[in-house]
Amino acid sequence: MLQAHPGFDRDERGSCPMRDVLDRIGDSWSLLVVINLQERPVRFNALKRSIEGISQRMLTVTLRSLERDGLVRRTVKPTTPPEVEYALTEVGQSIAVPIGALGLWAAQNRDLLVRARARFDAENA
Amino acid sequence: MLQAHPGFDRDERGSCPMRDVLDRIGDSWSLLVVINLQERPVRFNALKRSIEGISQRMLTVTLRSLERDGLVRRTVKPTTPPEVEYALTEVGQSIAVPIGALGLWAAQNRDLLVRARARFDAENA
DNA sequence: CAGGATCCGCTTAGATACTG
DNA sequence: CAGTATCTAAGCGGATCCTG
Repeated sequence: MLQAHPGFDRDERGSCPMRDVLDRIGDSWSLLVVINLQERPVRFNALKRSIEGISQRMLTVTLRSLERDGLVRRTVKPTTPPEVEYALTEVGQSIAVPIGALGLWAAQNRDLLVRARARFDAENA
Repeated sequence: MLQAHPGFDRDERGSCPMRDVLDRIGDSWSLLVVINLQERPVRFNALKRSIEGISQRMLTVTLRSLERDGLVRRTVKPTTPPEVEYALTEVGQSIAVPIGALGLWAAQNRDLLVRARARFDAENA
């Protein structure tokens, strides 16, 4: 079990890496932000437009959190008006890979989930 | 972009599959539950013991949600005391793969995140 | 343009007590 | 053993207003 799931069991320091990482990027928006930065650096408002439903506040908070963890780099060009660009760091790029796999799964299996949910709700009416 | 990230852009029905799936399995506990069921079926209290920090209530809620989406199957043996076993369905097994990749990433990069965070906090003191 | 600050409602989730 | 039910504190996040 330990070798099979290195990310999920408690380690020698008594905490679980998966739990740890989930607490950081497991929120509603971090994954979507990472994906939207994967191809190229993006500016604040462009990012906001590309992530449907995110508020200004949550985008700011999420970006700050990702920057804090070293997944995103923030670059300010001191022009007027200011131009702020967000880009993935190397570590950020590396997590984009497993996240992409999850996204692919989501695209392929969403209909299955929707149908399963409808059936469950019908049976427990 | 559409071909590159099939799970993240809005589809023809106007919603984003990734957003959709995140709303289901993107909470704090679902991923950990899926992982703990990957190897074999597990009973309720055994599951509770293996997931550090989860409350009885949250385990119940999470399992019900996963069952609703067809990722987990619940089997009751009508003995006394009752014996309830939870197992991944085939779909559940399939999502365990990308989740496992994410867990592996977590194990390999946690220290990096911890250090990056410490540095960030030091710089913004 | 890219945010910071504040206010506040609503959900989330922990604690506790009870049950077949 | 495997839950259900209820209560409640905390915090997450939206809306709004303001700034360099």
